[in-house]
Amino acid sequence: MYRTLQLQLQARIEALLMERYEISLANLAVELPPKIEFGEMALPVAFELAKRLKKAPRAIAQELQAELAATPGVAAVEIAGAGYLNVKLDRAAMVKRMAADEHAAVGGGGFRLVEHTSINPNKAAHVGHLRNAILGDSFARMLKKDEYKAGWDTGVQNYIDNTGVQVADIVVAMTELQGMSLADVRAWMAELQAAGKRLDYACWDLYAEVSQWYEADAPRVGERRQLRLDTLHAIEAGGNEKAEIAELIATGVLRRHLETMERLGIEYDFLPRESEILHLHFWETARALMVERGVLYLETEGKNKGCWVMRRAISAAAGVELSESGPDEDAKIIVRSNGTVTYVGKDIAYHLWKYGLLGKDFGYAKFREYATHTCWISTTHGEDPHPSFGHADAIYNVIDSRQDDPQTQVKESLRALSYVDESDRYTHLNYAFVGLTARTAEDLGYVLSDEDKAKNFIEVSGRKGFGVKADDLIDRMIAAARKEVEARHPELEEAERAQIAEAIGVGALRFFLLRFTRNTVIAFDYQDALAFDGETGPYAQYAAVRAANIFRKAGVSEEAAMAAVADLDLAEMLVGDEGTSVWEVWLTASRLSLVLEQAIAAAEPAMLARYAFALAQQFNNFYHRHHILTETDEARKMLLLATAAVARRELVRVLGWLGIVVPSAM
RNA sequence: GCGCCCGUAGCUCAGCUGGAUAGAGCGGCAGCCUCCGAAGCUGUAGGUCAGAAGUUCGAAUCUUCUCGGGCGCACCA
Repeated sequence: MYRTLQLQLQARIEALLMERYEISLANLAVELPPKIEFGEMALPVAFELAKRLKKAPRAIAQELQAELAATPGVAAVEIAGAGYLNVKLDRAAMVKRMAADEHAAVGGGGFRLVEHTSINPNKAAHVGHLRNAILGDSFARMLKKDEYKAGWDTGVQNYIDNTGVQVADIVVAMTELQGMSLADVRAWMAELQAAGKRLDYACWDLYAEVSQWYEADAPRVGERRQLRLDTLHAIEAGGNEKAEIAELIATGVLRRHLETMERLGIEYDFLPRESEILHLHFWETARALMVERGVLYLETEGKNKGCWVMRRAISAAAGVELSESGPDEDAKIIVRSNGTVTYVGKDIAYHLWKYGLLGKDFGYAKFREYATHTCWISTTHGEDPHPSFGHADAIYNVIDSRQDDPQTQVKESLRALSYVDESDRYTHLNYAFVGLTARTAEDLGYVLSDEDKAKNFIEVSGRKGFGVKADDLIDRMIAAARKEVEARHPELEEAERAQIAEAIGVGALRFFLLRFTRNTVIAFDYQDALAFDGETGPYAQYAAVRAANIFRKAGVSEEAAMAAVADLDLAEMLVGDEGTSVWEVWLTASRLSLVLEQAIAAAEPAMLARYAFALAQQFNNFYHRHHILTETDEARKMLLLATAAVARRELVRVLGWLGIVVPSAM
């Protein structure tokens, strides 16, 4: 609702400036004043105009004041400080519109493809992977259609590198360290399953073991590295025993990853795999296109002689002829002199597919059934009918910021191929990695050097088998929540207690990883994550639960309270200290769609987490100050009830976008 | 060496496209459960926004430099 009025005010000012001064400004700021006494919206526009009009800001503000005051929904406009235009809204009118759930529309046309998780299917997921998946899942929820917004048609995919070196490492561990055949691997996996053991956990240890083994015997290091490469190539080629072992392990671990993520409410629509990118020859098609458009060329001299390299946008833009400038030594190698394609090359092909520019598609097979939809996986020859995901208008890749450079190269390649719009709508939703605090690292039994202790965080390492496994973390979060629930609600049924504990544990975890902005390195600490007080998920959940408790006892539904507001004479009840403290809840609640818009534009779910906390805090203040159930003035009681209802409604919505469920009790 | 990111209260972090007296949580101290559940609320102490110069009516925010920290720079994936 705030955004609706903001847009109206902006349009009004724009028209006014054009009419009076024939000026149009690039951006008209309409901000939230630092204090409620200054009103609900502040315009510093007079400062902007002072120089151009050669007038004092205050004088300009005075000229605009009266006309702005005539805007619908505005109660008064005051001039403050050196020339601020402070807008006071018609509180009663706004409350009535909000009670009717009027709000700005969020959404648009086109298909948006969000890619996240993308964990190598060779070991258990850890906290770093959780940050990725939770960021991506929350962002997809922000985009998708739901009861609040039309949103965008959105697909969620999880890229599976099932033919990479990390999977090769596990195959080496199986065949060399364990001396297993394909049949042995099958038997081993069945054994694990029967014993209720997690395959991804077993692989976690094996991966650490084989990583050490490569380097353990100095004279044989070269030989073992070669073995690793040969295994990789066998897997890429397919149609042999090692490739079958890889397929078995990768698929098994992938299933485990999906189970882990489902515990956090994270689901996928499609799982494109590298094996299909290879076998369906995506790269060959992309290569032909790149050569045809002059983006890829054979280097004939210099250090990259014999390689196919990518013509860089800078030299292309400057119109530099290749022959004149000599070899571009910094050009990115796409095809090595031995004819094999690099990772970036494959990624370019894959991204052409995402935009429907490759002229090819995957085969599709059903892989997993969720409660509301099917998750598909890529195959060479798929089932019919099937959906297709390679027709995006905008894409979001949730990938660690250590991959900023390769991501930029893929983006640049699209630009060089003159897919400029596609390149512009390519968002690398990057984020800094997750380390561990020294305290948590030591709790996990890791021995720290003095150098480590001096650092702010300790980096996790899959190769060393060092890190916090996702399932362990989720288990501990839920167990901690359960302990609290048991103490507070011994009267509840076991099933309900379990459900509440799960909502709280997951809510705390998701909030913990979302409250940091993306480029902040997180030093993960068990003690901090398990805190359920202050700026946490449970704090926000608790506010919503408290609001619900009021309605249970009041004998009035939230809907009825909202509907009743339409007939009340509110103006008197929303002024003064008491009235303003009620109004501030509505004001904060009114900013929901504005904050959502900003969070989408910045691709920053943390903005919503901050907002959820602020709204919960606002509600808790209100809850403490106004005792609703004992209020004797019926009209006022109804307004207070509606206030609790609006806070709860928007809290449930914003938490929903963060993938956090409000439990039945706390 | 080159490129990107960061430096804000004791600690962990916010601070929207420059705007009013720089905020929050945790921790500290002092209070609040005969009153809708205290996973809560109130009050209080605590900052040279790393440093310097510049642009601007106005800078934590933009520019340059210095200092300190992180990450990335393979014919690996």
